[in-house]
Amino acid sequence: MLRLSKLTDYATVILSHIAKENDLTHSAMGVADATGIALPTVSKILKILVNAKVLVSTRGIKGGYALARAPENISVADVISALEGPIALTECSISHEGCEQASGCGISANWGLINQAIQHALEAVTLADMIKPVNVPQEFLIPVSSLYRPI
Amino acid sequence: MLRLSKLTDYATVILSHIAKENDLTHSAMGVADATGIALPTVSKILKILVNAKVLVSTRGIKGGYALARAPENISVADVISALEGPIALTECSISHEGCEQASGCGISANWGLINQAIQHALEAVTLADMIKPVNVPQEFLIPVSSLYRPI
DNA sequence: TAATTGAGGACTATTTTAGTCCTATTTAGT
DNA sequence: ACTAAATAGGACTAAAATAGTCCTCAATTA
Repeated sequence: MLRLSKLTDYATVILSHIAKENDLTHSAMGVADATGIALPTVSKILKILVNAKVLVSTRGIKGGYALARAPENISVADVISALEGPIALTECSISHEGCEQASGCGISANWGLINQAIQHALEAVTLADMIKPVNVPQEFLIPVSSLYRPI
Repeated sequence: MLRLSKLTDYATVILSHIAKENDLTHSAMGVADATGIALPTVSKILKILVNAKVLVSTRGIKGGYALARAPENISVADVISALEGPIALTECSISHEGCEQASGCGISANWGLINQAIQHALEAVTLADMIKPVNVPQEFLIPVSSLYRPI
């Protein structure tokens, strides 16, 4: 289904919640209450996001989490790669070991292009966008096919 | 990692192989030999692709598989949705049951837009493209962010 | 009618993912 | 100092999805 993991899905919900009150620091428990996601899971996700430098944390009795930068500068791609690693649809986009297709695999380069297209799409959408209401788009053009012009 | 399943990956390899010799019919065993993928697995994938109407099959002693239409008319999106179902990054893009986020989830609509962007990117690339050598793109613009204009 | 090939489904094993819990460490307040 | 509240980090378990195999039936051609 080409789907994200549940944790990534949760992460966007959690980050949206935090972004809406960007001036406060949010404790794991507070986030769990507000989102309805179980505390241990929330905690796990928050830690991952700190490691990925999407959030910053402060310890101690008045501690908590906050965005590491403005919502406009946190992309959906950032969130996805934090939770799931590099955005790569196929294994061979990452490493080629053991891949010896008989007919010389020109496919991998093509997957590279597709990956790029998706990566760019995900980088173009930020947390700031996610917490805004949506408009119906008037134009919706993705000129990927033009990349494949005859040589 | 936002990755496709191995079966989908295999499917593109298999289809590329068939597309390169589009005039012949290919037996499961022949495909297995040519691609190095185990026969039962190849067989499973071929059957799925027939059900999805990407391939057509003929039974009997001279039977085998062939593309259901020209390589130009089979998109990567077709292959992915055949193997993995509808292209939807998040659960709530498909159904909303049980999703009661406290703060009223405006996120789902945004995911819808992202899904569309990716869907279009994947529809723009065909099997014919995949078996062609790749060019380095000169332009690579995806105007997704323009969809999020202020209301 | 025998040989070859696909259809369909059941089943098992493996891997990945989700989720929980425990033990440090840090900080603020008293 | 001490205590309470909060994060850090990792280990562990359980559940679900995926991959892979196998068996029986149906169709076609020589």
